[in-house]
Amino acid sequence: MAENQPPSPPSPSSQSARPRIALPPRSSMENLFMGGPGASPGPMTLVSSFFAENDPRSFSQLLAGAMDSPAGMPNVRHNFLPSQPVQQAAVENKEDTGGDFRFQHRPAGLVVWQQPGMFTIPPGLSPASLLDSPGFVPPAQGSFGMSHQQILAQVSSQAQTQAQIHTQSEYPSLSAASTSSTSQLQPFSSIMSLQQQMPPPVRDTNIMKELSDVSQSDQKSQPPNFTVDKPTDDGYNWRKYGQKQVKGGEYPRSYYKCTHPKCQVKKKVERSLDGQITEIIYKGQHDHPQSSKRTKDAGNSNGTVHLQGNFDMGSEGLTRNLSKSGEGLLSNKDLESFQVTPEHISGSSDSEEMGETETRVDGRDDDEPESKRRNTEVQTSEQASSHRTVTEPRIIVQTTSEVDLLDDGYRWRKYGQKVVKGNPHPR
DNA sequence: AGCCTTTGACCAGCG
DNA sequence: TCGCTGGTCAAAGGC
Repeated sequence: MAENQPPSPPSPSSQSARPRIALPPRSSMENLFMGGPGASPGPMTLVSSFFAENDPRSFSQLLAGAMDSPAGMPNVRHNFLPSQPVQQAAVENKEDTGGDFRFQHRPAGLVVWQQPGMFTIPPGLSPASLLDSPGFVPPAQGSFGMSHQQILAQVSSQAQTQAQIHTQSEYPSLSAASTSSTSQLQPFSSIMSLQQQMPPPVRDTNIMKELSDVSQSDQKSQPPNFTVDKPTDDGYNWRKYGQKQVKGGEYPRSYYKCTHPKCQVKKKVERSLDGQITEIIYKGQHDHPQSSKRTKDAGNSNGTVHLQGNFDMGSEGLTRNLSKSGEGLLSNKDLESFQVTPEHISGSSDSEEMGETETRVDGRDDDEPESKRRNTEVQTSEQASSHRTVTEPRIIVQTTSEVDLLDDGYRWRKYGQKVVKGNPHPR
């Protein structure tokens, strides 16, 4: 509860506002597939890097740019912010893809939770499956499918009415910041805000259409926030088997198991008292297709759009989650100001020792087992908060090895490394 | 009736 | 060995 989370920033909890993604270890085969050492970070990392290092503008601004582009909206066949400097990394990829850095459409199963405070890519994500997915077009075909930027742009497109209102209007400084470290947090802020405001996602194969439809109609009528009863609707059915108040955690942690027979996938969900999901941690890998049975709130009754994909992370399974770790109770504004940055792309490899892998997006380093993390949460929080504001959550894509291998289903080429001041891990 | 949630108790790992 | 903590179990109740 709040008993151990002093509200005054910078506090340890302030760091918790920074979401992170810790990717699970990759199997040897996957390493081979992905090219092993030298492989570059995953999409989140890359996207984040785009904004953080190559573009001084806020993510909202970038999103606005995407919106302004005739091809940038629901239509998936366009480059995200093609004319902007943040595309440098994309250009890098172009070298490999032979041209357009884009998706034909989103990979099946790629999920961007539209639930409050959550941005999740579900477990079961793997390079191979993603590459095989219809949404991915091999470089040889001259296309790279829909880029992450595009996904973000699409998400943002539906979020424009809300994200702009909540993120930019209420927190104009956030989008205005461009040179400070906080500006690096900006890129995902709109998305996060959006997601936090969004109802449960709806899986579909025509996300673009939904994005378009929603962005054009339903979006404006969407309530800024809502409470969800289900932790997620990621296409799987979950049964809650426990709940506990974790020490140091602001919110109770719920434990879910996949209800599919023989499926051992579990997830932990932390939810604020107002129903906002603040953290989700997946464990394991679904060895079954997503259930056709949809949860009650799975529908897009609210016009919510989500991106969903099915990734197979391989032998170790994958968990990905993005959430806002809150400090104290998260208000709507807190969620709206939720920002994500590419910082802290670390090469910690502790998770490689784990039989299960976790991925999370929250404000903590997550490359350590739970037991270890207990001892380091406060420390890392303090470290992070020392150079970051409270309302600057980030997406941290952490690889499980020193070579920045990310099981995000994409192939990345590392084009640089740098030690960032205040960050113990090279970027 | 079946499934899910709740919740206290129990178990295991760690320092 | 003990206490702390996170994770899990399982009975009870609800939907």
